[in-house]
Amino acid sequence: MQLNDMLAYKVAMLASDLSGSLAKEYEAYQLTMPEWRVMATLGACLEGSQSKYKTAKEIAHATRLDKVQVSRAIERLNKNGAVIKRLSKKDKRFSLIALSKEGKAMYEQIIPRVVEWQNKRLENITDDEYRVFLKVIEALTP
Amino acid sequence: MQLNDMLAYKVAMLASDLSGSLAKEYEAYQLTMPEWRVMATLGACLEGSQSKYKTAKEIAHATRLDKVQVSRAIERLNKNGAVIKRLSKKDKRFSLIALSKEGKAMYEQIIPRVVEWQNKRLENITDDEYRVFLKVIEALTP
DNA sequence: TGAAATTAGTTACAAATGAAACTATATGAA
DNA sequence: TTCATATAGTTTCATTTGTAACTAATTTCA
Repeated sequence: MQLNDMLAYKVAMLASDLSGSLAKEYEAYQLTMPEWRVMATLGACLEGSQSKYKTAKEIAHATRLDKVQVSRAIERLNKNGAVIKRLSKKDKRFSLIALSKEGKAMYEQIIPRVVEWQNKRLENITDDEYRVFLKVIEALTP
Repeated sequence: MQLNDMLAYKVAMLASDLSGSLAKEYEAYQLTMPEWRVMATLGACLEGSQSKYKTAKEIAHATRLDKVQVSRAIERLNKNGAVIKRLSKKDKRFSLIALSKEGKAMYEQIIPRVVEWQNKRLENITDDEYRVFLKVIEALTP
């Protein structure tokens, strides 16, 4: 059995390649991966009817980053003005985070680049193949 | 667009889950992931007709680890007696690495566990689906 | 109540990582 | 031959990362 035949290795290689390649799209905005994921989470929730505020805990859950990484990402984004942060009045342990005006503008510049990047990556793959791919990912994730 | 819809994110999640889960199989042998990959590479080459020795450079290429990581993994494996290492006589810059008797025994204990782990992971996936999955991975990797 | 346990988020510290400098060897052109 | 360049692998050092300890706020239940 070669390393190349191993599922975990194959997927790790793909993940590292995709991450690295996608990173180029948001690194242009001086964002690290955790920072981008936080922004993506905050940006996505602007679209629905839900509150634009999320707690660090909710962000950690959505991004699957641990709370330390989220805390650091928020700290930097806040320092750079991309997000705003205030304490919840109901429970002062929680801080409520949202994209600032500037953060939202940045998010709206990045999202089309990400979509385009993704479409380009998928251009040689048929819809059926992609559907099966997603289904297998689903099945492999417990 | 939710983070969950993003290809790179999905694959990164899957990779991290698979790696973590597989790691349990070789961590029982006090191996780190780079160490396991080095051993897997050395073990696989025992089966063919090729030399059982590989240079650090070849190992780095096969595992996609960088040379520093490979150097450190080899150092530890060597210290623990799992691999042997000698200088190439033709070119003393190269060191030739192979599994020791003990290393080979360890490799042969781990491989069936890895195979079983992988089969279990794939048990809800049909051969056809898996074929498509691998094809898509192939197509996504440049 | 009020002391013990829980929770959100931050800080501090230690381990892992990776880029760049370094050592030793080999190659190649002048 | 000799000096510049290239290569394999190691070491150094600064950054990143994650774990565990911590602070502040809240909840629980005796």
